[in-house]
Amino acid sequence: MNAKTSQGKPARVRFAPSPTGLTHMGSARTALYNKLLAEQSGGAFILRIEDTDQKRFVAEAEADLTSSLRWLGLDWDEGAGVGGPHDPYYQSQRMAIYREHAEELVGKGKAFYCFCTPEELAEARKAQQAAKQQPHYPGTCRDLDSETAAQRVADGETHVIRFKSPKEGSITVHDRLRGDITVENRTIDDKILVKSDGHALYHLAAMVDDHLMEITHVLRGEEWLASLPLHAHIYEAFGWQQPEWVHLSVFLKPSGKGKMSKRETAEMKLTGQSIFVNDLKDLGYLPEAVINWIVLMGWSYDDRTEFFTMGDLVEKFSLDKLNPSPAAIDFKKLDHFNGLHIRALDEKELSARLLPFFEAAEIDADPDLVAKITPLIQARITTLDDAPEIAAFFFKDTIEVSDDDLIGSKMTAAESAAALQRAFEILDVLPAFDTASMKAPMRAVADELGLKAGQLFGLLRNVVTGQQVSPPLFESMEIVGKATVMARITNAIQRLEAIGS
RNA sequence: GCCCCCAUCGUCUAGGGGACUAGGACGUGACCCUUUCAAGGUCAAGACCGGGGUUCGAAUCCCCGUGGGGGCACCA
Repeated sequence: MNAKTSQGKPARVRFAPSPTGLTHMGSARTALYNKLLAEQSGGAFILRIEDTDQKRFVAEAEADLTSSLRWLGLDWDEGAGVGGPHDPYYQSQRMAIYREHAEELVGKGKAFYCFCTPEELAEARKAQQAAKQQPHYPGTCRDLDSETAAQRVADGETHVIRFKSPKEGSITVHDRLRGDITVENRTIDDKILVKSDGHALYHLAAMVDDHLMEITHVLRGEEWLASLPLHAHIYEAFGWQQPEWVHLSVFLKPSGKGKMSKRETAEMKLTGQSIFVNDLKDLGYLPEAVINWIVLMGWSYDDRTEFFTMGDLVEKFSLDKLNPSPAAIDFKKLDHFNGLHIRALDEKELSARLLPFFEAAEIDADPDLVAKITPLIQARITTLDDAPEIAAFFFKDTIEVSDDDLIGSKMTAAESAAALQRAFEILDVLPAFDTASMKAPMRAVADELGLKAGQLFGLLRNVVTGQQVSPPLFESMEIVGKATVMARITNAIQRLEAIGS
């Protein structure tokens, strides 16, 4: 009864979001697992847009979705925007198909026309709740004479089509992650298949499309688990073979207490964190890191390997290693993976990815200069967005140094001025203004003045970069260039002398 | 209220009867390296929700409890 798609056979899988909001990491993970399954089996990854609810439609949602997916590298083989053998891939354009299938069920006695009004149903629901019963369809039209019902429909009476769910016995469905799940049929409601506006509901549309599109594995969120028995009944009513069902665990908020709420999602942005894919991109996270992060929430490879590229995952991903328990979001771990992947990038690539972030920080960054500083900051940034801050002084004509920073650690103003003076003299006569030429002579200066290297270098760092934290001093000075470095030192000496007098 | 799912360090997880003095990672602390900050290296603290079974033996299997999560729309 359960569709047993053997490993190795090409998997046709789909990611089927509804365009009602921005794409978040939960959706991204579902899409990722689908993509991996398709990719590793030589199958197809399909993007289907479930836009049957025009009331909840959000115009920007689809563009946000496709840009998120593409940025993550989760391109689809068939579906919205790219077409394919089962066009169209927008459910709003498949109304006739659903209607036809719903009628087929009515004809088989597996579904029925229902003329109850929303008001009547609301009232019934209220009464049921008052009686502490599970809200359910009262069954008013379930056993209407089929010919008269058909006549009322033909006469244009407003109606919906409901699934005639079996009331006796039980059903056992198999989930790849959770095993067999058995429920009593009486707990399954007569769900609406086609609304009075003619649009199908998820329960019908998704089942029909998954069958027609020859989907082999349905990977979806755990929130669908409760309706799995209903879906299995619908498959059976049509006489179709079920796909392999895989219900993925949900993501919990960082505290581990419940799902992210709308309000919490908004508050999170204030702290520089977000669950939305495009926000993560703007925050300076690498798609490689985001992928690595989310793939491990609910899946693992072994007891030690955690660094994965998309290529690794296509090779190593397996449904067997999925974990059914909910996972709390940990942004610290995202930072960790981002650092790992930043360091794994080659310099040219990193440099290119850094450019937009300098631009966003309103720094007019010359690509050649960025290329030069990239190796200096590669191990020092955790997000791309950190770069403009740590490297700002490379791009400024003037830097700001406070009076306090003009004076070296455990030194007086006069000592600081003298140290800078001596450093200036040595630097000025160097055969080449580069790291290799500077290092030894500058250490000698420190010795000569009875200073620790850290004291002298720290002072120079303040004076030359305007920062207490910076990339390595001499490498930085080499890039800033002799003229600017010497000017900054001279300026500092002058200010120190003014302070002293 | 009813139905379903889940349960190992703070967090993500390995573990599928003996290899467990329960492994890895993030985070935390210490140390090393070191011109700052990172990165890197070493070490440390830190968990099997509770109770019953089954078994020679249980983190692993079963039951109950508890806790957490999801669902019960003419939303998806």
